[in-house]
Amino acid sequence: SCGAPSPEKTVSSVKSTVDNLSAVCSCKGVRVTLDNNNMWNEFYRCNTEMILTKQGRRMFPYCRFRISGLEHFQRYILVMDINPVDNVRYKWNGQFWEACDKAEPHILGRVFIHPESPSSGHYWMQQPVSFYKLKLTNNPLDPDGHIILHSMHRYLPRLHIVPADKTTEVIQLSGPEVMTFTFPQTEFFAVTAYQNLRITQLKIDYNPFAKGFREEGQCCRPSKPKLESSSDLEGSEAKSVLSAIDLSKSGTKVNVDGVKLPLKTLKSLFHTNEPPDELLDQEFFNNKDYDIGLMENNPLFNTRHETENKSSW
DNA sequence: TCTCACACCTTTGAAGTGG
DNA sequence: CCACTTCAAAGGTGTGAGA
Repeated sequence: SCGAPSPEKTVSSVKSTVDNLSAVCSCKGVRVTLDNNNMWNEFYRCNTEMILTKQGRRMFPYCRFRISGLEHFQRYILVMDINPVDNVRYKWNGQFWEACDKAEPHILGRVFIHPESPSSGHYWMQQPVSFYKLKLTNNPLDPDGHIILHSMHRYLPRLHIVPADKTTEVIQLSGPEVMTFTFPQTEFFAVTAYQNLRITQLKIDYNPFAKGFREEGQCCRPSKPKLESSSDLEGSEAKSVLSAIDLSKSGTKVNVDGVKLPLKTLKSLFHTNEPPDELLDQEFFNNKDYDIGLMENNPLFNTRHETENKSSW
């Protein structure tokens, strides 16, 4: 799998603006592409921050992958977890991040299982896979199964692809059959309030839920450079037609660094009252590469948002 | 550094409408 | 029935004051 970036004691507030980090990570013949790579890179250059709240906060940007190289009829479980990048606690000095202390111990055992899991390789490969429902919390006693992180620490998300229909009841994410993928540009600082104003502005610019804070109209803010790829847009969703798979029959457990959790329990923790059909991203439909065929194939395609958002995104 | 109420926004899905 | 529209509720945002 791809390597993590080397930890630095101080983190420049502005990284190189020349090149994007690679959108591709391969493992055992399986190729995973970070679909919204341009947006991740734009945030990464300013040192991405993700808000932690007691009740759980979504990530923005969130992780969205395109996968190829899976066996079509093999079933897989897709799992995300978030690991510390280093053993350091940071502080924001008004200009950049700097190391200030030893890290709090990482809280193990919390992962996010993609709600479509398990599904066939064919299924995972036919459209981008989004993890926008993953939530982060700073509540060590969080009852909702969200991923628990420490504020002012630095983290890197990981994607694990786990072959599913083995007879074994316990899956070890460090096991030999598990494929793990990381993308350095998805690294972030966990915070309870934004530190860097540039990050706040990027969130406001790109997250549709923060539209209320944008300065629209004639004057005001200088127009920012727009992301070149429409596939980087994210936030809105449309329904797709997917088959429901009853996870509760599998009885599979997930072993996260020694903590074994029944898959059934995790599923109910993370996705209570979720319909089996998953939601895909708006920009997925906006992307011309996907428009061909997808609209024909998907009777639930909803054009309402497309026209509405194209201008402002 | 963290939490909370808040205004503002998007998303969702039920109800309504017309063919 | 189906496709489409309308509308209100639910829920995702950053803010800013206060702890």
